[in-house]
Amino acid sequence: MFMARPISDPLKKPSRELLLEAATSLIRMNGYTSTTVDDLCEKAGVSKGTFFHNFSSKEELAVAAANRWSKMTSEFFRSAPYHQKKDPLERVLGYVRFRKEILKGDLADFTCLVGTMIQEVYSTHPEINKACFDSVFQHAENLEADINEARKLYCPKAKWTSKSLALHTQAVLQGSFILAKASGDVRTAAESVDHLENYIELLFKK
Amino acid sequence: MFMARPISDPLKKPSRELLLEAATSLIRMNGYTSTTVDDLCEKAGVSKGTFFHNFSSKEELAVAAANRWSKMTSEFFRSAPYHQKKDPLERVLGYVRFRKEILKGDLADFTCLVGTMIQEVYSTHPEINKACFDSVFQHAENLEADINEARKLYCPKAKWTSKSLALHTQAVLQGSFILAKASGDVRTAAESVDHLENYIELLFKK
DNA sequence: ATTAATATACCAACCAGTCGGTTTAATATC
DNA sequence: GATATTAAACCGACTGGTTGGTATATTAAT
Repeated sequence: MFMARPISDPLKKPSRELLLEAATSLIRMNGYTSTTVDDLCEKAGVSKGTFFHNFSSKEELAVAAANRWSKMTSEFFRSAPYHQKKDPLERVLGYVRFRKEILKGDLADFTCLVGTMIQEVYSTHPEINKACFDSVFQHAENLEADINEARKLYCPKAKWTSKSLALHTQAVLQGSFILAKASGDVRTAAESVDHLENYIELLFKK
Repeated sequence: MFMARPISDPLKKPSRELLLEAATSLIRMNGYTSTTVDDLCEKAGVSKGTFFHNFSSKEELAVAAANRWSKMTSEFFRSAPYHQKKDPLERVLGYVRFRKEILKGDLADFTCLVGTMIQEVYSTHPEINKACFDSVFQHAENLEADINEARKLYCPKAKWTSKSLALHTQAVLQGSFILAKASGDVRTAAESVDHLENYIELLFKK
């Protein structure tokens, strides 16, 4: 006997969500190209028919996963404790310290989905690249707002721009992930973020 | 008529070298997984038989390409003008400024081969990952020596270690490449390296 | 003559995507 | 309240093309 659809269970997540979760996990571990549609289906516990019912192509899934990543991370950082601070400089430093704190456990648990994908797709999959670009640069813009407030407050005559510093933090984080992957050691990443924190403190030192 | 091998030409590079050059170029552009053996053969102007005569597998080629990358880059930076300076701090700052200067032209011309590969292979191809790790961390060790001299000379009591700062520079560079790929804009990378230069100047300021 | 380098044809496994059909659930009809 | 209709979700076998790698033959160099 054959059951095309499991018995209705309100607790069970929809297949689309299961596939996006599988994509996030597998792509963070193995990259976009070497993650196959079959891998994704198996991880999500879903058939290939379901995959292509929800996404017209593997590329479209990657775009959807990147967009979901944007939503989840912006929600995650917006609700983080440091984000409540009154002093904008405390929010900026709180962000950096928070990013350091969450460097724990398995590599695929703190690594960036979109940063991982960019390397593979920037020249071959413009749609995926666009979604990844949006994710990183919008995240940086959120940070830029806090940096700009702090800059106006503490060092309005500084030579550097808030935007360039916000992007610099992202570069440090993305780069530290690469070093962590290469060495298999989280501490490598944490020490780089320490330098970033130190830099920002020096920039705002009176 | 059929020529299995072209007439000997002392000017022509050996096939092995042609394949390694092709690998460097193609992997920097499209990543390891989506670069196929056929692509490599076509780019190198060589047949598949030649490929597997020179390398036992695609993986072995990647390892060889990473090792070749180590040699070429260490040679490149050792012979760069900044490396002649007497003052170790000038060598360190010269390195950073030099890295900024060479951020020109096409992305695949200044991007890092091993940094690109790490993201894809760290969990699936330990041998490639090891070669990439060696490349990045040995390069950092060269820089670490200069940083350490400068540190002894100008700020022996500093809290940070020479090693962590050397690795931080690599993180910034790797991360800036990701931002450049995402945005398609070299300036994004250059501005991040500017911040790195500024940081090092602040660290060594009396 | 032996060996190193090269070429082409070929293979089995794999991959993204298709297809025909089943099941469930909601709505319309009686 | 029972039944017919419809749409959405789902399944897994299949397909055409691709991929890493092999087999075998040919030529160049020593």
